[in-house]
Amino acid sequence: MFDVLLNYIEEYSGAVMSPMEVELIRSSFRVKKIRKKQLFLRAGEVSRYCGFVVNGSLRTYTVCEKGAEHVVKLAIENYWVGDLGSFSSQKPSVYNIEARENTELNIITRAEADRLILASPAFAQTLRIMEERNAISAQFMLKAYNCLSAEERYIAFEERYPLLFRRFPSHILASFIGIQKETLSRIRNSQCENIPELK
Amino acid sequence: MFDVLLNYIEEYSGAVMSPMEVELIRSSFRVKKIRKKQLFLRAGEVSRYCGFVVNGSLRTYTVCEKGAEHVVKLAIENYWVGDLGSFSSQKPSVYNIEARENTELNIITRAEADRLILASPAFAQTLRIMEERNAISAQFMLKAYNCLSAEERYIAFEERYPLLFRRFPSHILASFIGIQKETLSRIRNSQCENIPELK
DNA sequence: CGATTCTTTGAAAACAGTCAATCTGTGTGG
DNA sequence: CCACACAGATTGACTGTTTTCAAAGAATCG
Repeated sequence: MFDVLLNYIEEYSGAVMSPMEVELIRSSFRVKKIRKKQLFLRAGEVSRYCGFVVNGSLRTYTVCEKGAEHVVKLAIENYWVGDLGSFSSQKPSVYNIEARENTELNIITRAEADRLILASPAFAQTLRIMEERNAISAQFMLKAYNCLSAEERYIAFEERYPLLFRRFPSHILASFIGIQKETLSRIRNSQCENIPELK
Repeated sequence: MFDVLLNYIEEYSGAVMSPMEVELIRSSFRVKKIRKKQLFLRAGEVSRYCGFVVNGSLRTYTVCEKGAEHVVKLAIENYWVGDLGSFSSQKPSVYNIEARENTELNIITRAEADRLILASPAFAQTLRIMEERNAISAQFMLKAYNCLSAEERYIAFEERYPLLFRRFPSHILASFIGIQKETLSRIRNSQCENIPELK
């Protein structure tokens, strides 16, 4: 049930956990299954849970005033989902998080997480790494949006998130990259032109 | 010397500090003065110090491959400067931080900050708020870059950062907003057209 | 099989970027 | 005090990338 999560925490914290610590973590999480197309978090609600993806996939997106959806995060196995901002401040989130496939999560509430941070150094360390990664990811996206053209951005994102590129349909990826699905399609086709064997 | 900083910490932590805590903070920081155009942090170096702006102003920017500069943060009085990512990981930063005016800072090293976090709840709380704000700020910029046109972005940034708009020249603001200085100029002029009295 | 989801293509339009020239104001040094 | 340099702001004309709209084709699922 929680083996994937426990492995993940051991690996990322770089610590070997005592049986007690393992049990503590195990008892702090619950299993939650979400069907394809269902929401794990709805904009306007507080992000009560933070979730670790055991299997499946999800997208985090906002809806602009104009009604367009904008994907800000994609998640597959071994990713965390939840709006950390809303999770820690307990204010309403602006994000929707939707399952793209039937998904299994290990979830934890804010209160349980607070307790676990104090009790488990490995979990605390894992959270820190996760926050740092979020910050780095935001940096990457900001720079990409500002400095790169649509095509350069496509290449940069593909290089950075190869697993996601194999997993999500192109209109989702397009929104994540910040371009139109039509533009993405054209970029992909024009890329073949650069590979002689495929001509 | 450190009164502005101490006021700031009291206000943001919402705590009244004991004379001992005050003294602890006071002794952890040093005063640093930077002349206009000098760098507080150079890309490639580790962000050894985190600084609180007592007076003056600075810009944090990266240089893209193409050589263009991209401003990611502007700071005036009561802002913090330093690359938090580099500061906490002690890895080289990708940012340059340049003083736009002669500037006075209260600076602290990583080691001193770590010690102070443990010793001063008020300081620890202030840091947490600061990190949360950084995350919110990154969210705002990402959404603005993705959902808004140049003009809408201009308006959104102006509304969010009125003080910065009064303080920095327009080519710096343009880079911060993610548009060209010429475009900014045109937007500003076209705005007058919407105000009958100025016609 | 029908329905939904996803992808591709073409043509036209718009937005913003680029380049180049000019104008303004400010401050510095002779 | 003037002349000069420098940083900043504005304008016009042009260019090109990307978006938008519309339509149709391909793939997948129940």
